[in-house]
Amino acid sequence: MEKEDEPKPDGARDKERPSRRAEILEQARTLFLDKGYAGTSMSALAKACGIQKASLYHHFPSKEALFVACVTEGYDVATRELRRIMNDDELTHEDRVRCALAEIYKITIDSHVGRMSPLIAEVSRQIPEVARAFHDGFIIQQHEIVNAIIDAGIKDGAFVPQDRLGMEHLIFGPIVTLSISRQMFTGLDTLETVFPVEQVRDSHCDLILQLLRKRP
Amino acid sequence: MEKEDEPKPDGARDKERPSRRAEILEQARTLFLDKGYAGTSMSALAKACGIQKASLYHHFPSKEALFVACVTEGYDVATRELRRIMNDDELTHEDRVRCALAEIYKITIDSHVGRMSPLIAEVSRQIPEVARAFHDGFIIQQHEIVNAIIDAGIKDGAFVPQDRLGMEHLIFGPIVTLSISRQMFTGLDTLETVFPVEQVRDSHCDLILQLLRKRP
DNA sequence: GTCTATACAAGGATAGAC
DNA sequence: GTCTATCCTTGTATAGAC
Repeated sequence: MEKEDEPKPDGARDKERPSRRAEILEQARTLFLDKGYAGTSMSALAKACGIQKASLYHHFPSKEALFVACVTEGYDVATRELRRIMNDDELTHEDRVRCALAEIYKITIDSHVGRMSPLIAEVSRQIPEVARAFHDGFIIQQHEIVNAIIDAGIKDGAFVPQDRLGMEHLIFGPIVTLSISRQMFTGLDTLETVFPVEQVRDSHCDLILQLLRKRP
Repeated sequence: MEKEDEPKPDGARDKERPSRRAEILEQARTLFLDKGYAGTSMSALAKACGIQKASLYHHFPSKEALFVACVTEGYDVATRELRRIMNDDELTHEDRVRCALAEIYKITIDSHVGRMSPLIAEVSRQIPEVARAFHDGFIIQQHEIVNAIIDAGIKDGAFVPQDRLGMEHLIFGPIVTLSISRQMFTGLDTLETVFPVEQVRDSHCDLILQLLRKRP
């Protein structure tokens, strides 16, 4: 159990060109998302990168280490915009909810990180550390930001308090499920009618705000 | 002594002895859910069944066919209770929603069929027919039943109409996500505090009914 | 850092005895 | 219907030349 990670790039200076390692990770993420962990071979990854299989082992000591790197890197970038929205004092509380939801839809459906749930489920027993990293580094971050946005609205009297746990699941549940459904049912002709992103998002947002708004 | 010439039940409707084939499917479902499709080998399955690998091929022509059988069989049983609730005229509309939600939580979190989403996502591109079967035979069935329950409530003036697509996602989203989260984060010590089934279910149900109930 | 070549295990699937 | 034995492919990973 020895860690053999490359030194992390602190700034712009690199003792090693980021190109190759970064490209391997990029291709790996795409393949893992498409074929699953066990379904992705190092040969297929090498071919996707245009190099030989053995060369992969110069950058990563094992397939498992490579996968861990895929899953644990890049969370900060994913939630950066969300943090900005949370602190944007020029937005009303309702608009902050709308913008945050739109951003979470974007992250969860479009980004590699957001689409990793089925992948994590596949390997969670085999490589428990990826579940922990995904949970602490990604899931919890998002939940905390959304909670902060709602708390601010309650504090200012714009929102009515609701059960916290239920609201979290009501907000994130439909988004995660939509993302996974779209992965499950890629290729079905009914995909865009049963799982259309914009339409679900807008309707979802309206219903959430119905619950948060003060009523006479 | 080992002759299994069972006295065939007259006029019975058993197309085939359930014993061996059924046991293989049962073990396969457990292994596929635990290790994924590519991560489950025919050798491991044979060992779990206590037979030799070659014997599996007497019952199923290939691993893929075996998997398809795992995914396509058993939907009727899963949604039977849900159908009963829909038609139970002794329940109020609110109670029908409560019972239906409780049943969907049970199906989605406890049953093999309900926990298959990550698995379907893994193989959907490789074996498209399983996605179709899962969608038509399971997902759509549940949605239609829930829609019927809500429609009945609207018709009787107990519920206020809400956007249909949004409500579907608001109802199923948190349940599916909870199921997958519990699969992803099995083993995390915070599992029961962040993803507790009963608590989420009750809170979820209350919020849904807030949206459906008529307000002054 | 990347290559060719290779070690060695495990994968899916088949043949044929019983 | 289950077994043993086997085929061939693919898997991860390593050795060593350049």
